[in-house]
Amino acid sequence: MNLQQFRFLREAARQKFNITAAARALHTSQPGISKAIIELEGELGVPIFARQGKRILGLTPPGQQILLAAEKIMQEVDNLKKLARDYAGAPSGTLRVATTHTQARYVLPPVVQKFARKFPQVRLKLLQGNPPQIAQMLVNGQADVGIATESLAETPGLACIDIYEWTHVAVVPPGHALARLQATPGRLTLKDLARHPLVTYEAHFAGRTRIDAAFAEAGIEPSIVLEAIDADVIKTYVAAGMGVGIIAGVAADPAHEPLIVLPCGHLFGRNVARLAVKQGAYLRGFVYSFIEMLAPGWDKRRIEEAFAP
Amino acid sequence: MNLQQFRFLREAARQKFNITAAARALHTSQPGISKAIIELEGELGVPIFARQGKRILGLTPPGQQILLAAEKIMQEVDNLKKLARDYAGAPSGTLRVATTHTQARYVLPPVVQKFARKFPQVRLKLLQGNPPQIAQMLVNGQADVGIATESLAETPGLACIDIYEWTHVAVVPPGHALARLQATPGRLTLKDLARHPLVTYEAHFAGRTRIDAAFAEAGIEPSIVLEAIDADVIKTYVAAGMGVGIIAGVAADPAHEPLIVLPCGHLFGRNVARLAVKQGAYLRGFVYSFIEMLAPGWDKRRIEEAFAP
DNA sequence: GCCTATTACGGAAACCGTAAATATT
DNA sequence: AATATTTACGGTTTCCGTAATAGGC
Repeated sequence: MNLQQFRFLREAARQKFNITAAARALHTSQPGISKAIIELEGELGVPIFARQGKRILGLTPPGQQILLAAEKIMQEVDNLKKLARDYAGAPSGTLRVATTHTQARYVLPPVVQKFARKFPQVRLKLLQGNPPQIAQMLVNGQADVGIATESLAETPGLACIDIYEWTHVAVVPPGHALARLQATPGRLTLKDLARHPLVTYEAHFAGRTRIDAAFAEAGIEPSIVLEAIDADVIKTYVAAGMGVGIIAGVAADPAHEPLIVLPCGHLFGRNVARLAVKQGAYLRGFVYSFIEMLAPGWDKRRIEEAFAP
Repeated sequence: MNLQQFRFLREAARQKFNITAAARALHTSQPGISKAIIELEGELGVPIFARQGKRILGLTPPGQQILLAAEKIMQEVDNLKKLARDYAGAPSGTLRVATTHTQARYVLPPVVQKFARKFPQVRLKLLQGNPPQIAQMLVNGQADVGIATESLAETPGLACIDIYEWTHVAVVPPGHALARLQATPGRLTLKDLARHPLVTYEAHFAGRTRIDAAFAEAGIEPSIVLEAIDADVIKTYVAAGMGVGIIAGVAADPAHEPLIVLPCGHLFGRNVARLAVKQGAYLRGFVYSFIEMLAPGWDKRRIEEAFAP
């Protein structure tokens, strides 16, 4: 029994029991993985993979439990490596932040700049994806922290803290019919919006859930003419006159925006942007620092408490 | 990095960083352990042992964390082995029960008999010790379940369930001055007892704590002339006229006892015998069966809930 | 001087990659 | 026929035990 076998087993499971794919992912040979797992089965005396001849269908019941144990072990090994690097020398390394466009474009820049100044030897990687992908990256250990409004709190195996609240805004070009509400945005209604073609986020993104829910509850079916991942694209099309945009408030600065910005908090409610890490993961010192910079008021002690199971 | 290194590290820590002792315990060579740990340090890039020349003093700060991770990993490996054996074939194996004399002599016999009938292929080992030793055996993985009244609930890293309540009794030879209270045992007082030399358990055993506490609270200092680990010894000396015995109620059956038995629940309160396992340990099927036999009313589901963190 | 940890060394075993064979769709 | 898994094989590396050396107390 050795760690290599656990690593192989974990990867094989992640690759849906395709050993060839696992070999590619781990930069090793396919027979090596096959043999290692067969040896593990031999040593334990139980089959792990349910096979039909040479086809692997999935896990046997004991195989499921063994995989679970293997994942725990590998997580501890990962933690061990990280903490060793933490103590080994200068805080060099890589901070991998999985996040959405909204955060990366409008929220993170000042934080990232500050972080880069404080930890010049830490490489920063921004991994963009939609919230479910972000959650998956955390679970798989491909990212250290994830930031998004959706998915994170609902994904088992992750630990979250709330960072900030935000609300949606509608954006229209100057001269648009709704522009007259600029002085009294509180009077904007769902019906007003539904009278125009809408441009907003794709499913899963930045509170899109809330938008759909609000219209559904009011029994109104808006016509969404364009869906995009990011507010920049949405604003571009709004400026081109394609319709009314609904975007996250953080993505629109009324002062510097050529478009008219109409707050919509009263229509779509409040959203909470959250930061998540994998439960049980060891966090290197600079990860705590990053979180502290992003969410003022959280220090290492409070963060640890929030992440404890 | 490999499991062997973790195994060696754990044992070295258990042996108070005496590598020679660890080698003996693991039936391997001392240079092997030394080298394995040095290699681990090299790979991680941090010292694990605080050394003064060639003397190992203890753990460095990162070493403490590494040891923690190593112990978690080894626990998972142990669990893996056990669950594999569980699925591998007939439920053969060994059930190691750490317990005190009181339990082994008066409580466990019927349970053990029943268990042996149901699982003829499981070898049973009764490991006797005092409660702190029992707790230690569980923590070290040298025993699967522990049963005792004291220590278990207070030891971190163990998970407990209550099995039964019991109270103390006083035993005196026929004709003793206190024998006249046999019809009205409720009138027995601490003062009555303190007027005679007492024979009871050693510290740490079977509710001795309670006995001392009760006398201390009443401001009475009893004269304890003899302390023993087990009720058999105590009863022997009581029969010989050395004094009044105070023992666990389960250890005295009034019907078959040559001695007079006087219940003392009103003097020393109630005690709870507990069963404990190591937190996070995998329990083989027959371990659950054993617990169910010992503590009727507990099924596998309830036990798992009680042991969950 | 005795005990303990580390270094040196050599044989055995394990590991891992290429190549071939075999099973599955 | 094409793809995927397992078996076969061989070179390299790692492992581990014995023997020797160095370092505390």
